[in-house]
Amino acid sequence: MIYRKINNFDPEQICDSGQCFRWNKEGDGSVSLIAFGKKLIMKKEEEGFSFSTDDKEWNEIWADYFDLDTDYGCIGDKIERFGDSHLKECYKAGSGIRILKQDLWETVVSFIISQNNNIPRIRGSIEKLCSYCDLPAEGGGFRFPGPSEIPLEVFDDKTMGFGYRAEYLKELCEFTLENPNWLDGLEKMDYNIALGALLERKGIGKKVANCICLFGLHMIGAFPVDTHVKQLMDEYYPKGLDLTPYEGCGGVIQQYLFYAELKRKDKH
DNA sequence: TACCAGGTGACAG
DNA sequence: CTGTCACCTGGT
Repeated sequence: MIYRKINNFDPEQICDSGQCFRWNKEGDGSVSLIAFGKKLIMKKEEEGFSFSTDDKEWNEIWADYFDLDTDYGCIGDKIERFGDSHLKECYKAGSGIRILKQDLWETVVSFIISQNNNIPRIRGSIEKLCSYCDLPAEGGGFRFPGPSEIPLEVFDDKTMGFGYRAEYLKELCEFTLENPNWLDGLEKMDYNIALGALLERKGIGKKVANCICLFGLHMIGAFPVDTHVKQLMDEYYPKGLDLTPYEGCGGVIQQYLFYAELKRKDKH
């Protein structure tokens, strides 16, 4: 167990921010997650948080995963200086959100499943896939299977709840096995090139591609527009939102807007 | 029962 | 190039 004090970090907010599907709020107030083959449990303490790991693993995996090199307070300052009142409110509500550096393969698969789908079902499908593949994660639960670790017949299994996305996933697995370097290749591309390469895959459209850029490739300028974001943009920014002050980190702004909108709808 | 959910591909026009 | 529509499936 280690303890850390981190600015702009709130596990519950990240859990609800829509970027990850394998984080869970536990009954005792802790938040658990499985990533990179390991389970991590986080709990709020008097000062900062406790993490079920050690210094070595923290430095090797989690510090990067939580994007600790990025100063989100700096983005908050820009919002204070240049933002409108609504954006300031959103930042106030979700200032603990960080853009995780998630595994690319897991991100691609997860967001293909997410299309035209609801959150409980998305999470259920992903957990069923992990449990079907039966690869234990360190610390409990199942780790996310790599492309070569998924038996293709899982996509014929109706109990997974993939629906029509199953054929997209199957094609994606086959393509990735035939082109083992394509994911690594994406990491080296500029945003527009990566976006284009993603759009060539069946089942990846503009929204999912942008989610993959933002959450899997850490291109934090990407600004995915889903139904919620479209709705809130129409409502609060009918003339458009100028992202110029936040050049290169529009995705962070998207997260603040999205999260605040989600919380606002929760209250109704 | 019908409709929706963090979209997309196929196809008109 | 922009607009429309069916689509797996579990939940209300």
